[in-house]
Amino acid sequence: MPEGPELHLASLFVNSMCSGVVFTGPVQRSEVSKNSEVPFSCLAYTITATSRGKEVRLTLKPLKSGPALDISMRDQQPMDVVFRFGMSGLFRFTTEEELPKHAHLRFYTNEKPSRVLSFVDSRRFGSWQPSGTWQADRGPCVMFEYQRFRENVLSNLNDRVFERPICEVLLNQKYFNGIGNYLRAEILFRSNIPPFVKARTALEQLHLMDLSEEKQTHREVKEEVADMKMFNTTAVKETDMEEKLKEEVTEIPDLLSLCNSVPLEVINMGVKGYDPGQNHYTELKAWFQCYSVAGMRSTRDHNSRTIWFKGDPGPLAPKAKKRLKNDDHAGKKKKAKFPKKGKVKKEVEVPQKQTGRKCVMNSQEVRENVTRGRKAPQRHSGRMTRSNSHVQAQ
DNA sequence: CGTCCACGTCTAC
DNA sequence: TAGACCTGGACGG
Repeated sequence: MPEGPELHLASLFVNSMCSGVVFTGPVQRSEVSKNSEVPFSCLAYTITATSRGKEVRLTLKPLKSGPALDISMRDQQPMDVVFRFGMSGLFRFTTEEELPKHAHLRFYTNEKPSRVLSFVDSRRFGSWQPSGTWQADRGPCVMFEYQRFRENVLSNLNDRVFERPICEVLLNQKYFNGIGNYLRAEILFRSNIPPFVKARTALEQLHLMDLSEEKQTHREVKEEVADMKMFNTTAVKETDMEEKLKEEVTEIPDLLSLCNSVPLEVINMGVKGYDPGQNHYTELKAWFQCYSVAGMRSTRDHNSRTIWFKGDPGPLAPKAKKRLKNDDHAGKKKKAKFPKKGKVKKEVEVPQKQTGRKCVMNSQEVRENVTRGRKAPQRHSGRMTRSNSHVQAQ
């Protein structure tokens, strides 16, 4: 499950499980791993973690202690190891006996029967770098460096990458560090921006808004709704517009604030029982409003990744692609798949309309709130579960 | 059995 | 912009 929220939950998991725990000896790498050895060995050390976008950094810190028995364990300097999770990476903390399959990097405690913090990665697309730093060309974290993230996007709209469809740019980690395939779908769904609108078109109006220090007035909101209507014909009806005008302006999130608030929602979901490998994905699936949801539409983007959406694909949608090799991300046409039985069963439906989260614009206040807020209270209003009530994508 | 699909990068024509 | 890198779950015959 690794997008920004899962990486952050992984860091919370490590800090929670390893608090007060002493590790010892060398860091062990699996035989099969192609990643580097981690040249760290110490009689007694601690592990802490932090995250940024789609990376996690572990800090291994030697404890002051008596003379080491093994010379190789002396004079060990602290070391950071920076992880990317690929498609399947996660951390687990188990006994040595219960070491999971695919535990490719392992840190052993000094306990009687050792316990082991391990980086588990069945597909091995994940990577780590000893003495690592945050990858240089990844942008600020969408979750925890929100103002810098926003600035980085809005001050670089001249970059040619913003000529690509917004759904594709949302996966560009230079600007959207932390967003992945499920988040882009959920974010665009809530913004009501068609996935294949040119990114610059979807974003440059936010730039203008940021330039004006004035609070939003209802008049401005009205104009925004009108603008939206122009580039998303399916989105806004007169009644919706009326509702928009009645809404508190501060409840209308723009695309960039959604890039912050939507991942934070996922984090807040997971924080209670945060073993990232366990119930989290089940909970996530129940939370999806668009990604892989029955009745939503899906197609391949220009990089052959599946984009889920509702309604109009937008002007830059790819024309039918030829069949290619049978491999990940190799283009194939795919229709919306339906969830296996057992999943959608008894859900009774809550009509789609409250997804009148339609407005593309927002106010300064929203940003302030979202940025500062540790919680993401704006959701939870309606259904939290996946269901086929969304049917009608057509 | 087989085929398709997956929450992500990387790098080589 | 194709692959390449991988394992494993879901589903079809």
